[in-house]
Amino acid sequence: MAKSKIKESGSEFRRMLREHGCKATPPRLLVLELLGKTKEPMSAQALIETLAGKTDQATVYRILKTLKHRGLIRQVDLRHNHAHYELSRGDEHHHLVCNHCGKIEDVRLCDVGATHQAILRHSKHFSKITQHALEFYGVCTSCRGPEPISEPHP
Amino acid sequence: MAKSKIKESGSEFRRMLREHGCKATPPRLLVLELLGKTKEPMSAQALIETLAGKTDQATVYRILKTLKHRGLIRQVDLRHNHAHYELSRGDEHHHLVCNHCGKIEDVRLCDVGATHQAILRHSKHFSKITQHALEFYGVCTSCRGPEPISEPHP
DNA sequence: TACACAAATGCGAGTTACTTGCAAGTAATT
DNA sequence: AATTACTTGCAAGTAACTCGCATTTGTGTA
Repeated sequence: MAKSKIKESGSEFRRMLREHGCKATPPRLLVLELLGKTKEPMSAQALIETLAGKTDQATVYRILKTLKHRGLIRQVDLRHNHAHYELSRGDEHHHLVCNHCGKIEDVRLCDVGATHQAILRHSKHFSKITQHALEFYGVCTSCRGPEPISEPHP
Repeated sequence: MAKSKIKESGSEFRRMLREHGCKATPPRLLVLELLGKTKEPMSAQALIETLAGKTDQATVYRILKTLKHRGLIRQVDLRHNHAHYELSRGDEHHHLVCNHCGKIEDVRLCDVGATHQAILRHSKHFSKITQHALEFYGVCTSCRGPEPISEPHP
C-alpha cells in the first residue's frame, strides 16, 4: 500500500470536522492533534496547559463538549473527579486504571458490544444503546509493594 | 416493642462501619441509610440536599471519600460531571444511562469479572484488578422521539 | 476573490463541585 | 468518667467547568 502508516494529519482532522458539521478552526485542530498523539486519555486541564497561549480554557471546554456530542471524541471517567477525553477512532477498547498512581493502560479484550441486544431485551425502560464504558481498577506493578499506599490517586 | 426495619438496618450499618474500622457516627449512618433506600446511584449533591440541616456538606464529602476507600460504597461515574455513589453490596451489576434525561437502570447481565485474569495476562503494567465499572449509554423509551434531543443530560 | 453570516473564539466573571484548616464535639476503649 | 484519637461543623478556599458578550473567522454563495 502507498501509505505505510495510518496517520491523522492536520488535513485528515480538517476533513473529519467538516464531515461532522463542524468548522475546522485552529483551536479544534490543535485539540484533535493533541489527543491524536497522546496515548492515554487526557484531562481537560492537561489540554488547557499544553495549549496555553494558543487557546483559551473556555474554548477548550466548549470544543470538548462539541466534539463529544458530534462523536469525534469520547469522554472517559476514571474516578479522578474530572473527565478525560480520547479520540473516538471506532476501535472498541477499555481501560485499566491504577488506584494509586493513576496510570492508564488500554485493554482490547472483552467484546461487550455483542451483548447490547441482550441487555436491551432485559431492560424495562431503554430502547437503544449507543455507547458503553468499561474501566478496570487495580494496582499497577510499580505501585505494588509490601504495604498498600493508603491514599489513592490525587 | 415492634422493631422497625429501618432500625434493624441502622444497626446493620453500625456493624458494617465498625467492621471496616470506622466509628459509627450519626452522619455516616444517615448516609448509608439514604444510599440503602435509594435505588439509583446518588450524587453528592442529592445526599447533601436530603441531609440538609442534619449534616454539613463537607462532612458528606468526607464520609463519601472514607466509605469509598473502606469499600462500603462505590463511586459510579456516569458522564454527568459529578460523581454518583451506591452501596457496595457485593453484587456485580452495571448501569444503563440515558444520554438525554439521565435516567439510570441497573443491568445484571455480562459477567466481566470472569475475564479479569485474562486481562491481567495481557497487561504490561498491571498486577491486580480490584474493581471494574461498566456503563451503557443510550436512550430511554420516554426520550425516544421523532427528533433526537440536541442537548444531552444537564 | 469577495461577501455575508452563522458559528466559533477570547476574555472576564460566574457557578458548581469538591477540599481544607481548625476549634469543638463524640465514639469507643480503659 | 476519663482519655484519646477520630469526626464533625463552620467558614473560607481551590478546582473544574460554564456563561455573556463583543469580536473574529471559516465556509458557502456570488
